[in-house]
Amino acid sequence: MSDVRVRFAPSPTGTLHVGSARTALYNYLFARHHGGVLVLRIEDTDLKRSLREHEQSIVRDLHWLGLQADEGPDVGGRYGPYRQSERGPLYEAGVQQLLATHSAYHCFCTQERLESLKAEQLAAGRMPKYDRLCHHLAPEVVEARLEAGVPATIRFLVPEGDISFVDLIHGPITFSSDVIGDFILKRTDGGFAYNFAVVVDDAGMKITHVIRGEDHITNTARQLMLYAALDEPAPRYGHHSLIHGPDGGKLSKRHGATSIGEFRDLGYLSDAVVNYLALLSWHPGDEREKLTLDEVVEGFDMSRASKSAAIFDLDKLNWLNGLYIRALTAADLSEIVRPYLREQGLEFAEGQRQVVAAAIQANLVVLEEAPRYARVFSDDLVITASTHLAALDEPGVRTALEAARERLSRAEGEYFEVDEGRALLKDVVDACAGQGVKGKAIYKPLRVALTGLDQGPELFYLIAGLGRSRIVARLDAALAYLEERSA
RNA sequence: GCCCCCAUCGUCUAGUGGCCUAGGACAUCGCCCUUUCAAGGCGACGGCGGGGAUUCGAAUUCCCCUGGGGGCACCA
Repeated sequence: MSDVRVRFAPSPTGTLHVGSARTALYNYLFARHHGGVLVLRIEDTDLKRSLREHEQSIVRDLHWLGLQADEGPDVGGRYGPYRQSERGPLYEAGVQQLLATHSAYHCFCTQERLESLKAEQLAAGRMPKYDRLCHHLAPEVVEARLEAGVPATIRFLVPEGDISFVDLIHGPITFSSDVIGDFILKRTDGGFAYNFAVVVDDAGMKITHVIRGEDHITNTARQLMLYAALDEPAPRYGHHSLIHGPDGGKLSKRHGATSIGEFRDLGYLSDAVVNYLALLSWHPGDEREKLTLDEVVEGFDMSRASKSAAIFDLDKLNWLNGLYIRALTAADLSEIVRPYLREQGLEFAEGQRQVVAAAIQANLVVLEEAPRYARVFSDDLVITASTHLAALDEPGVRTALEAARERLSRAEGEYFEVDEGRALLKDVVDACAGQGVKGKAIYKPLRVALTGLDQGPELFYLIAGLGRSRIVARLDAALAYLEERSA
């Protein structure tokens, strides 16, 4: 095992979003590809918005995707605790260290002053930046105010000079430090700021590579300064592009499903979702499109990750999902699809299930659509004397239906294998041919008689999966209808 | 406003100075298969944002412009 250690650090303020899922995936891929370790860290420094149930749903979604971490609050590890809310003493020690080395100072400025300062600077066309008023306070003054209980924050004293690093995806990036104001390390409420907590955690957890979204790119400068001030070795950074909605803007709810849980509920397969997410701004170097997680791990290389933002393309995800659904065996599909059918009140018999699954397999884009296609096989189906029944008004139809009834009613058993269905259909067609009836007097009328619809599964699936008694009943009903018409 | 990142078909992308008449996939359209719908097969449509510079030669290198995105918090 190499010494590569990466982390996925979601904040539990909501469910797992596709964007975060991709960050998790990239970390997972990087870790596995290099034989390293993936740690899951919960960034719940914002107690007000962080919920334990969100943490649990994130962990569950990660598992569903197959992206298990090697260390984390759910599995433990040597570098815990893995929740920021439980790491307070570590942050406090860090702050004390920075205070002792004069890399940090207390600040007593009120929110009001900070806000007006910011407004002033913005109006003057400058970048908002703290003016270091409190940095110039005499030590006795600071001591006295602290003693008196004046609310204080602790700020980092941003050092002079440019700060640059080589991003794993973007290459060299440089920031001028005078564009960065003295940021807060510890809030008046005693909580620690994200940029600081992250550094203490990444250093403490021996993270070697930080792989995250591009929205963190400017944070990197701050974090690098902190590593230097803390005298800790800095990790390497890789910032992947963000996912946008079809309109080019930030991906949001108005673009449809955006959380992993929603995709799962709609009936996307985890393999398809992972495959799609991997392909979004990454490619294997050849022309493969359908890849297993292991194959992606094998070929994964940060330098092949695209620098530009990718638009979430539901059409392509749908295509991939269909591909994965079609790759399933009928037995597996029939089980996977069961809850979706049951939800719509569709329950199929033992011998029926697999035929039904096989019959609808090619139609499915998403599992949620299963009931719509499977309904013809159930008693839910109501055949009315609609326009479709007009298809029965063809010469020879009566003969065909009678032949079908005759042949099918004496078949052995209730449900049949697909191949038996095929053979049965052939028998019927042959029988019809024997009586001079063929072609359009058979296929469509038979379909309409059996389903009341002019489209649906292949006839042999219908014969195999409908059930002999249902077939006979529906045929009888159609025959009765014909009787009525001719009377 | 300031800082940072990005820029090839509608979308995801290949492309690292001549193999490019810019390749693949999704979507779209057409044909084939199929006595239905799909699936599948074949094909078509469709792109290097603009301007300079370097070079014998630029999608590929450099500069400017434009456009898009991100950041500038006592959020993460």
